[in-house]
Order: sequence, then C-alpha cells, then structure tokens
Amino acid sequence: MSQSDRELASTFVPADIEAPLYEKWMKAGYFTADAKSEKPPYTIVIPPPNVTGVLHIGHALDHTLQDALIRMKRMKGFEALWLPGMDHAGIATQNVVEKQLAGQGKSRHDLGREEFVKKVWQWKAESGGAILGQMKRLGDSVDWSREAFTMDENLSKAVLTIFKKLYDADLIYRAERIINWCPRCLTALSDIEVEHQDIDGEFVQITYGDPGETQISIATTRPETMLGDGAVAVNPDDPRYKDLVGKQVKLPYVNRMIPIIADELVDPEFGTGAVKVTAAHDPNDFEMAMRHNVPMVVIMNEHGVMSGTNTQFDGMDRFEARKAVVEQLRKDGRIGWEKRPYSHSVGHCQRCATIVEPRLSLQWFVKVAPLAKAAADAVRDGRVKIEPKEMEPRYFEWVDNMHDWCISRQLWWGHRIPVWYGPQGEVLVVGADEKAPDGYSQDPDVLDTWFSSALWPFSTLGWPADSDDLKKFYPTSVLVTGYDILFFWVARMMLFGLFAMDGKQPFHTIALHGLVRDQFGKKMSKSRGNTIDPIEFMDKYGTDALRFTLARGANPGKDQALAEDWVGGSRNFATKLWNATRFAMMNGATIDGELPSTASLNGIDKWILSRLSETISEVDSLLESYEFARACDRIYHFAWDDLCDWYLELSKESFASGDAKNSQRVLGYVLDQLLRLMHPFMPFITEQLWTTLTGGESLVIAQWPVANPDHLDQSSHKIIANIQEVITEVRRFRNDQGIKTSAKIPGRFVAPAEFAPYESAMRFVLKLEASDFTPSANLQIGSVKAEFDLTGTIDVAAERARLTKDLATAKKDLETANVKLNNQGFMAKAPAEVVVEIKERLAKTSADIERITSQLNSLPAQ
RNA sequence: GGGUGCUUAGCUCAGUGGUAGAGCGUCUCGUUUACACCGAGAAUGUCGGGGGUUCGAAACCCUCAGCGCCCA
Repeated sequence: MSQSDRELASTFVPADIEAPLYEKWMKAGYFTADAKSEKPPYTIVIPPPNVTGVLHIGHALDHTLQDALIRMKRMKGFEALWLPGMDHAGIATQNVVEKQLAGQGKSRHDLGREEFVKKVWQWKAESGGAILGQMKRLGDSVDWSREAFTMDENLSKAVLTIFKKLYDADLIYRAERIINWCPRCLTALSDIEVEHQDIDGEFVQITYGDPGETQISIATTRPETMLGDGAVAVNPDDPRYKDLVGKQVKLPYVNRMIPIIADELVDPEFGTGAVKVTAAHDPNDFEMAMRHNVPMVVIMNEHGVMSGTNTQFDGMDRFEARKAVVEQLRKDGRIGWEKRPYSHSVGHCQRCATIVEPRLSLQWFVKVAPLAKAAADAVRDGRVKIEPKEMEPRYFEWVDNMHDWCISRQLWWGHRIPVWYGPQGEVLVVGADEKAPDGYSQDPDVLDTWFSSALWPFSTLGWPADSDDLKKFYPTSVLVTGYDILFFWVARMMLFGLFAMDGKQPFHTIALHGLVRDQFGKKMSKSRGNTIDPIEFMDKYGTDALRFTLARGANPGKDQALAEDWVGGSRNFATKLWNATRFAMMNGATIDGELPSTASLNGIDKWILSRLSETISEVDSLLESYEFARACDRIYHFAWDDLCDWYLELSKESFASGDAKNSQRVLGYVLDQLLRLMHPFMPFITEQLWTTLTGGESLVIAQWPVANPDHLDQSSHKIIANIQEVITEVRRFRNDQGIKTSAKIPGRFVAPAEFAPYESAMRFVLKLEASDFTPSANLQIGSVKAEFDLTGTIDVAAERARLTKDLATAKKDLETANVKLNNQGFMAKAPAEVVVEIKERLAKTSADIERITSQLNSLPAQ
C-alpha cells in the first residue's frame, strides 16, 4: 500500500485505535519471549498484584515505567521478557471469600478446610484477576504465555523446595515467641504487616501491693494486662526503688506475689519509673522476662477476650476489660493520676485495621541474620544497584536490623507449611516430590504470602527445575517498584534469591519510583475521597495521555502529584502529534530512500536533524538511567517546540512552493525517528501514526533510533537561534502595536548575507509582504534590522513602553556584567571562558542600550 | 528515639558553582490553508530564616524553623 492510500482520521480518538492495536500485537506474538534466542536477554518480573486487586493509579505508574523500559529494550534488539502474574494474597483473599460466606450466614468452619479452599479457587476463577484485563488497556507488553500465580503448581513446588533448603540449613525454626496477633483475622502477622498509628489512649498510675505490705506504683497504657503481670521492673540505677528490688509485691485481684526486678530497659523518666512486666503480651516485657525468668501468663484467648485469669474480668473483650479494670482499681483507691487522652503509637493489622495484640505463641520463623547479611553485602559491593542511590540508606537500615521473620499464618488460603508431626512428636519437613510417612499429620498453618512472592524472580522462570527460561532470563535485569514495598517484597527477594540461587542476585538493578498523590500532593485514600481511577482517565483522555503524564512526573524515587488537567495536557500533546503527522503527510513527507547529503540541505533542515540527534542521545541515556521525567520533558519540547512551532512553521513556505524534496524527506525522517523514540511512553498513538506514515509493520519490533553524530551542526543552531530571536521580537512589536496576527503588512529585513536564505521563510511566518515602501518603523534585533510600513502612525505610547522596558532590562544586565568585570577577584580567579562570556554580554548590552536610547529619542514627542 | 527526604512563580515540581526554568493556571490579542485539544504575546520568584565557604551560592557547609515519609 502506498502512502497516498493510507490516511489518518482528521481527529485523534484514542478509543478507536487502542483495543485493535493491542489485539494486533497479541496476535503477532510480539510480547512472547524466546528462551532459545541468540539475542541478549532483558528481563523484568512484574510486581505481582493481589489476585483480589483492581488496577489503581499506582499500578498504572509502575506498569508505565516497566513497559517503557521493556519496549525500549525490545526495540534495541534484546530478547525482552516482561513476566506477568499475580499473588494469592493470603489474608486479603481469604477475607473476601469469608465475607461472601458471611453474606450467606456461614463461616469457613461450616465448610471445613478443604471445601473452603475449593471455594477460594472457585472465586479466583470467577472474579479474581480483574487487573489482568486492565493491564491490556494500559498497553502492557507482557508475555501472557508465561503468566504466573503464586499458588501454581510449579511455584508451590518452589515454596516446598526452599522451605526444606532453609530448614536443612538451620534457617527455619519453630519457637514460642511474642508475635503480632490479629484478633479479627485470627492469625499471626509479621512485623511489616503491622502499621503503627498514634491513637488517643490512656496512661494511668496504679499501685500494687496492699497497705502495710510492700507497695509500688507503676504506670501503664494497658491497665487490663495487669492481670498477666509476672513482675514489676525498675531501672537498676534508680535510687527511688533501690530498696524495693528483690522484694515481692502482691498483684491485686489475682493475688499473686510477683518480684520487683531491675533491668536496664526501664526508662526511669517514663511514668513512675516502674513498669509492669507482662511477658506474654508485650515484646519488651518478653525480653525482660527471658532475662529474669519471669513467668509468662497468657490472659486472653485468640479473639482478644480475657480468659483464664480467674477474676470477674474473664469473658470481657480486652477494651471492655480495660475500662472495668480501671474502674475497679479506682474504687479500690489504687489509681494515682490518670492521663486521658494520652497519645501513643499502637500497631494495627494492615489488612483489617484491628488493633494488633502482641501475643505469646508457637510459630515458625526464618532466621534472617545470615540471609540479611548477604542481601546487604550484595548492595554494598555493587552487585545490585539501587536507583536512585539516595534510597540505599533505607534499605540498609532495614536489612541491617531485621528481626526474625514470623512466617506461619493461621489461615487456610496459602501454601501449607510442609512440616509433618509424627506420633512420637517427630518433626519432619516434607519437600517437593516427597511423602510423609503414615500416621504423620501436617502442620495446619500456611506460610506468609511474602514467603512465596520472595521467590518470584526465579520461581516464575521454572525454578527449582534448571529450565531454559531460568538459564536465559535469570538474573533479571531490573526490578521496578514503589519504594513503599522495598521492605515487604524487595528485601525478601534479595534474601531468598541469593540463598536459593547460590549467591546469584535476583536482579541487577532495583529502580524505585514514588507514589502517586493527588493534585495538591496529598496522599490518596478512600476516606479522603481523593483517589483517582486510572480507567476513568484512560476513557476520557486515552491511555497514551495517562501514561505520558505519569512518566513525565516520575522523578526517581520521588512522589508525584497528579491532576486531571495535566492528563488533559498530555492528551493535547497527543493530538498535536497527530495533527503534525497529518500535516506532514499532506505536505508529502517521504520515508523512502536515503536522506539527502547534509551539504545539500538548507539550514532549517540541518537544524532539525541536529536537534533530533541531540534529543535521541539525551532521551536514550536518560531512559537508561531511569530518568523518566526528564526523558519525557526532552521529547515533549523537541516535538512541540522545535518540530511543530519552529521547524514546521519555518518550512511551510517551502512546502507551499512545491519544491521541497529535501525537506519532505527530512520531515519524514524526523517524524519516523521521533515516533520510535516516543513509542515506549505512548505506544498506541505512535503505532498508529508510524504505520500510517511509513507503511511499516509495527513500531513494537522497529529499531530504536540511534543518534547520528554527523547530523550535529552547531552553525545551524546559531543561525536558527538568531532567526527565532528576530521572529519573537517582531511578533512582540506587532503585538504591542496591536497588529493582528493574520494581518499582512509591508516589511523587509536589512541583514547580513547569512540571513538571505531564510528571509522569505521569516517573512512568511511574520506575515510581512515584500513591496516597495518607505519604512515608517523599524526594529534592530542583533545584526538584523526589520523595516515596516505601518502606513502612517505607529502607537507611540506602546512603542515607548516597549523600548523603556527593554532599556531597563539591558541596563540591569549591563550593571551585572560591570560588577563582575570590575571585581578583581573575579578577573583573577574566574575561568577564562566565563570572563569572555561576561565581556561579550557587556558588549551586547552596551550596544543594545545605545540603540534603544536612540530609538526612544527618535520617537515623536507625545 | 533512629533513619531519611522536602521547603524555588498562584498550584505541582525540575534545576548539584557562572544573567532563575517547565507543566497547569492567570491576563491580552487572534479562527493565518495541521491543530481552538490551537497560535502569538505578557505578567508572576530578596529560590523558608540566619550565618559561613567562594571572585561568584537556589546549589556546598553550619544553624534555626516548618512540613513529610519510613522504622522502633
């Protein structure tokens, strides 16, 4: 099909092109990577969204950046694999299905474990993974043939394999520890699944011991837990309590005698300087209890209801009990002061916001110290780079101080812990392809979801098998994700990746981006009502506009604000590009054959080729260093300012003349290259424009542009800069004089010979007619004089105002330059080229001042 | 308490030693044969305060103030 048969619609309607183009790409199999390929690999694994999730604006950003990288690398000739998939999201998914059951008045226990898990799978089949379809709308060039799910057979096998490997290396153990317990989800949580928030609580002073016996006053924010106290602790250096240490004091209501112990952990400044030690319900207390052999008394059941204290408080919810205990204490005259509200930090369940109960219980843990050390070293010695580098301290802060990781969850949805207990209390880890002996029963708990997602970079590639994919695509190239899951996920992949793959890091680079916030920079949340639905914006402005806006805001590691107006602005940009391409095609832009030799080109053509070359190398290197915002900025200004506002305007005259073969070829070339350069960010519109312009098969598999150093041409930059200055000044003059943009006026230039080739183009742009006239006004811009016939008078006041302003600016510049040149220190120490520059500036401003002054003097008096 | 970042035009943000920038918004003018989702022009900043280093600081150092995030 020849170019004349291909046409662009007169307006750009994103909805008309997006879905068909994505279909085309899928059918062509462009996104499917080949493990047998000779090309160098480039791999990104997607941060797996929750199976319960829908696409939010954060995904849109994350995916836009990954897709930009993958598309660029694919165009560069890499075997690019972007591997998609989802996470089974233990608690979140179980909650969804339990809620459904609750709607029918049932609980998971009514179904039983097996039936319930079946139900979850059924839910997944019917309503899980809504996000996958939405990824297609975003244009994600992921390899759907490799889509993975953390509960897939092979990924589950990877879980069993690593569990056994860790266990055999003594890196997994079972112990009774204080863990974070969610009384609503009824499961243990790891530290990072707990969110700390300040709440208005209370702080009360309570006296233990009866009058006449040993007495001591403690202060606490959790009075109800006094029933489980095993000791009272004071600082060993606190003189107030010196005599009491070692004595016993009677705990009210439970009437147990508990020791008063001394421990460094106690802050004498805090409260009364004496604290209660409730070993089974507080991590710090647990530590002290271990040191002093204090008994650990559990006083609540798994629902957070008081139990086993043998007091009147048994059966009360923990918060109810808090009130009741305080009331009773008050009645008994045991309360000193009470501070209420007392703001302090309290842990909440990340999934359901319930206040977490620290609780002594038997759980499985990963011993992280050696793993974390390896993970830290890999970054310290540069095997893994974190971009931007400023994020490294955060990473080290975490991996250097990581606590052992509680991995057991009292849930049904997830990978069941592969530990079997024998009739004599034997403990056996049953790996992949192994079977537990008869009479053994499996641990009922499942593993933390992050346990399986920590394996993602290699379990998705076929590990533990030594698969072709693993050989070709591991280690992955870059991990692109928000800094908010650096600890949840990224650090854990480092831990497990290095361990499982014998020290081979899971990725070469970790590229972190920020969060998307609302237009005022405020965090988005449902309660604030300021969330943005990416689908809505795609419907309204097109996917390319949304992607470009997000990429343009993506400074490494920094949050970005997003406003609807800005997406509209990107849509305008897309339309601009559409129209520029239409214009180019109408004017016979060609893509066939060699570019004409540089020597045969006019300065305008040389200039745009030079600018293109600069832009290509800048965008390329910015993209390679994850500077998405700056890359987009370069593209935007090249396309809109250089190409549309200047090149096309300055070339219109020659296109109209019908004799513009060279320029037609140059324009075709520039657009062809620009569309390639933009494709990673705006895949749909560029594909549509490029295939229409060039007749090529697809930009997805087209070659990435390479800057041509032969096109760099400084002299054309100089002349075009001068021309731009002349045009801008004349426009300003016309504007100040109230001459309509469309009005043609007689005008000409008196200029050095180097401007001669451009004079007609300049006159065309400025609507100046060449004719014989006696100038009634003129402007001097550098070495160029513009003369006009304004048929009589000019607006003297306007002209005086304009010149006066110019004069002020010039005088100020002159002053600045003079100050510098009169400064001996500057003359002595500043680099020569800076001195020359200032001297040139001085000369120019002096000339300007002289010229403007004389022009002002020659204006008729008012 | 530990870590970390920010404070630049009305808003959101770039800008790591040499005359302050962008997008959006604002004002004026304009339908000129790609585009009004457009074009042309304009206005707007003692770069948080104070001190220091330097010939020269928005940038480097110190300090104060305010805001934010992560962790405990």
